[in-house]
Amino acid sequence: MVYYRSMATAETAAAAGASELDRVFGALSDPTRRRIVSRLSHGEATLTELAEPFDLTMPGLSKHVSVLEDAGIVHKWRVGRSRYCRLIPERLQEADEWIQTQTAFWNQRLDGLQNYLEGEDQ
Amino acid sequence: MVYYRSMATAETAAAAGASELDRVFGALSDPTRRRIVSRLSHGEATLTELAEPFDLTMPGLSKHVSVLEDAGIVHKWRVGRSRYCRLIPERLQEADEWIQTQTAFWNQRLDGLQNYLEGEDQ
DNA sequence: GGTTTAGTAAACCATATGGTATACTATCGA
DNA sequence: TCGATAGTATACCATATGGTTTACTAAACC
Repeated sequence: MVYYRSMATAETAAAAGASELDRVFGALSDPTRRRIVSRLSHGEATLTELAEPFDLTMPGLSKHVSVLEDAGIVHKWRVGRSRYCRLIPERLQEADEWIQTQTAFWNQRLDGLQNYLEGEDQ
Repeated sequence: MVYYRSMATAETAAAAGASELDRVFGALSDPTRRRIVSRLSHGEATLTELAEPFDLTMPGLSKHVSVLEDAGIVHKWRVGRSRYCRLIPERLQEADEWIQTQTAFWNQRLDGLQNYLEGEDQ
């Protein structure tokens, strides 16, 4: 089941120099943007709906959403004069996998160390 | 069907300064620091060992490691005139869990939508 | 003791970031 | 058509960031 395609934002963002993971982690490093992601994880929303819980001007909110869009975390489209947003989980999952890979290596190494200390490795 | 409610979750805890997740995600948003984490996921290293693959001055490398340290991702200690670093996986796993929570909510919602479309929900 | 090695501290620079205000475009409703 | 609504564009500001160079401290080696 395909929920979206094409991702025009990924191309424009790639031209800007920073890598995909740079932008994803960078986007998540701001608490306002994490709250936006949290909100969107529960369903689509317009920009004004997103702005509501924040003490932020519309241009400010709009810029945050653009950062999420450039990171490929959020897809935005137009309905009348409103802009709707929804989450794109794939990029988030790539970031997730990167972290898991690192911690897996580390834990594997610790397991090896423990085996060694227990003499099971010799 | 209600897709979300309120979301005053962990944000109240992050009242002052940069929160833990801010620093963890911010630390991972730089490619040099991700390479350092990758290196450390395979085992401890001194700062000079860490610096070796990079085209970076020592002060530059040292500052990157400090960022990882402030984020709680890396522990640093002294042996003679060397500084050793090792990974602290716990903070990384917290970041991991945050992402998983968001994508889980989203996928859950999509499952609900699919059930609805297949008529299993009525 | 003197020199090299490992790293930190401080000052500095260019650019990025998060925020604002103001002006603008486009759509909806009366 | 006219005004309100939804959002973008642009310009601007203060601070943060990634990087440098130049000192400096502390341990190791001869």
